[in-house]
Amino acid sequence: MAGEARAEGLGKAGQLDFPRPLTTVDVVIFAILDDRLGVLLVQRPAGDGEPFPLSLALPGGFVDVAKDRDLAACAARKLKEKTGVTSPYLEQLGSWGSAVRDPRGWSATHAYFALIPEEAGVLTPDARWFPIRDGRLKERLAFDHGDILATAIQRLRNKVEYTSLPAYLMPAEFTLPDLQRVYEIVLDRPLEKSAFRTRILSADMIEPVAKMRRGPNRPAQLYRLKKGREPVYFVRTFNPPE
Amino acid sequence: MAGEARAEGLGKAGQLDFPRPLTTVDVVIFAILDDRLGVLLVQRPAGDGEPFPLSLALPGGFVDVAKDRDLAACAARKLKEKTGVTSPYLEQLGSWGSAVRDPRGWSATHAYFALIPEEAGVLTPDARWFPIRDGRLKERLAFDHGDILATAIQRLRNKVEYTSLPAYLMPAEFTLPDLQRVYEIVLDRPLEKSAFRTRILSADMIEPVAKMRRGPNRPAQLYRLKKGREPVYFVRTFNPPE
DNA sequence: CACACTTAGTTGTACAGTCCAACTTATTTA
DNA sequence: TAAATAAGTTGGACTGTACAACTAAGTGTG
Repeated sequence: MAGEARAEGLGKAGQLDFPRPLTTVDVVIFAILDDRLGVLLVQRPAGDGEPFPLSLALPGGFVDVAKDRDLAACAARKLKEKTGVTSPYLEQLGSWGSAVRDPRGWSATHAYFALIPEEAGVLTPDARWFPIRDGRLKERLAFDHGDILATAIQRLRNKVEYTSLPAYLMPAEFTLPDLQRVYEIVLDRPLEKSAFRTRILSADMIEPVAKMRRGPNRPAQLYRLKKGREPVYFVRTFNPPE
Repeated sequence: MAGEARAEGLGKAGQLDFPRPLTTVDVVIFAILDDRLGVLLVQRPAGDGEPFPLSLALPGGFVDVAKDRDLAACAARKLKEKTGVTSPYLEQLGSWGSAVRDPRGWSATHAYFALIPEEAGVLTPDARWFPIRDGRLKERLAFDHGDILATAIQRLRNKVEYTSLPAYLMPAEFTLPDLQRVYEIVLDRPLEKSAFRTRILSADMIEPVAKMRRGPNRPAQLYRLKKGREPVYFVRTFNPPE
């Protein structure tokens, strides 16, 4: 059943004449939707010989040795194809490779995770957002994509404790309570308002714009991300649950 | 020059009939030697068609689809082949893949990093320890192994700020000043004795053995790692350099 | 055999940043 | 004008590091 790949070899040395694993890239794309953390999933094709036909899966696919200069470019290409987003937060998550994860043979995938603002999404028709509840996705995924997603959620939660990553989930302009809400959504626990504000404001990562968000009560200052900012690392975590 | 690999295809679908990248695994193996952080390197073979003949490189090589169940097993196998160590701290570092990193063609490597106690090393003759000075290796490495090593050093330093990783570099029994010294070697800066002791002792990661290390002055309590301990994450970093 | 020397280990004050709770402020709506 | 609500501030308690001085337990030397 499994397709085997053999190199043509190198003449005298001939050391490349052995089976090669399949090489893919998958992308875990997060955004905040409807006051929830969401992940973008696609449906697998139904063609003959396709593994996991019609199952849900992470967007991804084979590395195209003609098109992709490197792995990050491949991940960026797949992100752009599905969402139209070109300059998000894109970080390598890890790689998963084994003899059994793909019925077509030994395969290894390089997983990335991306954070984009909800608004940025101009999705292709095959892609849909799915909510993460209680730190988990309800749906089952193709391949080992469930493991990959679980790792991505864990990494995101972990980093949110001590970095400014949620800033990349925000629209262009946002208030401090907005940002705190996003932290709370990802961590799934409430945070202290005053400690949160002190931490964020002293990190020099956002700047106020000359506008307020108006609502049915006291207006809130609008901020935007400072340009070209790397993620900020804080020297403490928020106080962990216990 | 580059070898190309094509799958045999899958009959009707035929979707696997395209070139596959080479797949390798490399391992960055750290230990403390002679009061310095050291990394284990091997010399590339000199055969015909071999890239970077006789250059220094990280231990690693092609995934063997017959022998290796998964990537971690492949990394553990390579670690064992070079050092004889079987149960070290082994963590995935990331993956590097591009069209140009290997002259034999599009290739992707899955990099791991390992921490082992100095004493554990029963090395194969082709492997040697090299010191890391000022956070860098003096020697040039084959492929993009210099980048991979730099990333590994950075990751190690970063994690040492807030985890118990250096414990895996220690021999079976060690004193608290020994452990502090290893932290200081990796971070390349002095740490506060009392804060260090408080942190480590309250982390419940080590336990005293009924022995003292005797020397030319006051004896020091010997400790060992508690069994089956995962690395510990502290809620604060040590105070950063500036 | 006292005493200097060295390293192990402790103690106490200062300080930084979070936790917690109460407070003030700015706006809408009844 | 008062109630309601969310934004934003203030202050004391608590936790853990920074810094520095201290005590403890050995060896080596005159």
